[in-house]
Amino acid sequence: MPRRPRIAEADLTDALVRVVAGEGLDAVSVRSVARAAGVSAGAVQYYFPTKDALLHAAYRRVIERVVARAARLPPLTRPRDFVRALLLELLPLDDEREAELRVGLAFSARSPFSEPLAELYTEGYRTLISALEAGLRMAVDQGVAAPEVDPRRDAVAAAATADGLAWHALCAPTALSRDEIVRALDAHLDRLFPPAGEH
Amino acid sequence: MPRRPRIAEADLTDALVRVVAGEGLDAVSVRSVARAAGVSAGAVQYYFPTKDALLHAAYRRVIERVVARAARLPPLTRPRDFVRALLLELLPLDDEREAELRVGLAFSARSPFSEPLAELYTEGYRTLISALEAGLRMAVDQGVAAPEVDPRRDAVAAAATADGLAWHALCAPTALSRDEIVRALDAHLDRLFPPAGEH
DNA sequence: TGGATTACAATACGACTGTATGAAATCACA
DNA sequence: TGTGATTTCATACAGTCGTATTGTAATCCA
Repeated sequence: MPRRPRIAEADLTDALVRVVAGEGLDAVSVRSVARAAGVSAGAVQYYFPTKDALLHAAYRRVIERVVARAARLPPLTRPRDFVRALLLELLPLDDEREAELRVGLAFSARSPFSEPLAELYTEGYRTLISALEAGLRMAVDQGVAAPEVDPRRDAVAAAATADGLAWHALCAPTALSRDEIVRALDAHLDRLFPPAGEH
Repeated sequence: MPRRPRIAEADLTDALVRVVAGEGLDAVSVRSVARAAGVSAGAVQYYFPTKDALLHAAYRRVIERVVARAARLPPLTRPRDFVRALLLELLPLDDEREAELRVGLAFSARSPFSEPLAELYTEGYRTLISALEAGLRMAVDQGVAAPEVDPRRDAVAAAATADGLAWHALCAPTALSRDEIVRALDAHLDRLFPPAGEH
């Protein structure tokens, strides 16, 4: 067959992500990924010698995609808008991000039992917290933040709120609508960035 | 062997939970659970005809244990103390709850792909939200809550914050200490229940 | 005391798993 | 137009999976 490859590694990691989004991480096997990519199982082995290598590459790619989308956000203008845009990216507000979050949740649930997965997760987490912290620090400097805001601590809390809302909306969709999670997030933001006059 | 059973169903579900806590949900097989329970695989089949039945029973048991521990909390005195105690139960502040949370996270990550698991999760979620909402409503009635508190909406947000902190601490333990998640949670509580005088 | 029943254990079976191996196919280049 | 390197496929293998079936020991009821 061609000396120039017909398939790229990204085709395989993307196929894995599709399998996870559709049927869960348990449905991932070398053969199911190969089928989703439209190639043979041997081709998958050629690019990824072990299943773990494929798994880690796919997880890395998911994280990269999220980071890339965050980097594509409009420039940091008003701190509140920036922080809000960042956090909204974490919520399953459309079907595409819902699928992506299912993948992220599946991987992260496996992280506590896999050192490599845990490292990938931690790196992504640190990136998120840093961005939020920068936004909050800028808000404090501009005097538009609530008086008792601590950028680091409140970045941790805000990230947890958004991710927690996403988690709950994903796992209990009949108990929590998309509108509700946005309202809950905005309530949190209103306390970090007092809307009217405050204290 | 004895007509009086040597093992109970709970022995098997508990064994499954131990396997999940130690090696993850993927490590769960009829045989691994049997080994953890110290019985034969046949015995497991005798009590649970399918693996799914065993899985669901174990998940149910995990939820029951959490609900039972919440019900054992000291009576609802000051709303803030009640809500705080409820939310602290969700955090991995000791090794026992950390293990339990790993189990809960593993199950919930599978919920979006399994209707029965999703129903169990949703039921537990509704219970939690109801309890938090009651606490917040009482705070509003007593006038100890921040002025803009909406019990339902803020119950959703507070539950998300606590669960999100737990999630992050579990998956990125090197980036987030136990002290930090408590501080972040308390910051959130301070905004729901203003400590000094407010507005 | 003797079946009938309960509570397991042991085994068997087909499907699927990850991975190793070797052959086949295709391109770049001489 | 071969030739050799690279890419892909096909197959094989040992192991594990869930589950069905069968066997057996202990107990209760009569």
